[in-house]
Amino acid sequence: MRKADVVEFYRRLAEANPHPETELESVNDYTLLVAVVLSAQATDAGVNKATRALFAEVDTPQKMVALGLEELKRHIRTIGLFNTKAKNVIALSQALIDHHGGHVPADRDALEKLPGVGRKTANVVMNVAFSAETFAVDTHIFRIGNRTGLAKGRTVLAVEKRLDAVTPAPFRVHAHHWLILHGRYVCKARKPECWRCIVADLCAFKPKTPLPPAKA
DNA sequence: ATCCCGAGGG
DNA sequence: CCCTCTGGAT
Repeated sequence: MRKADVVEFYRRLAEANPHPETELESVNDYTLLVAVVLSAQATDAGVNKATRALFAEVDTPQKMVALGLEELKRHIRTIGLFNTKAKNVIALSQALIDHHGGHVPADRDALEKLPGVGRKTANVVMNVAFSAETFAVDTHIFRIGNRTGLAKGRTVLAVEKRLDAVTPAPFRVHAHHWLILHGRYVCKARKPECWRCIVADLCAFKPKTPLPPAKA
């Protein structure tokens, strides 16, 4: 994608959504971290449904360790991969107590050392909790980057580096959420709704059926 | 490359 | 039935 088109691409997403935010619910940095860990290969709506009751009782790593593995599993049973996630959340909470004074570190390398926290999760926490200019490449952003031509790459890391290289300063902080929300509601994996996409003319992807279904 | 793994939509 | 959802560890 040409530089001028990249700027126009972001400019329109920014105009349509001036203050984008995560749709994951949380009450502090710690619960945000837990919510992001739980959101792997799961919808944020599904995560919110489970964490609403959980975070009302448990909003610190100390309380999570006290809750225990089996009780945590009971809370998040409806989320995919819950067995692994429950173990990671308990271990991660203990690590925060042991090595970070019970607080979420504002450091990407420290975050990545926590159980269940990889580069993508660390980038999300850095962006949301600390307003860092990180590009967390999830399933949506990987798809949009390659589909539109904004940031192509064979791996998520390659797409992340392309985004870092092509995204102008004014858009860097919010780029993550603009792309996520665009992918979730318009540029969907199965049926991208190009007929109502505000950046369709800048996009490399040209659908065979650019018009909406007749009944819709 | 493979495993983990439930809910929601088509 | 199938695919997708803000992945990480081995």
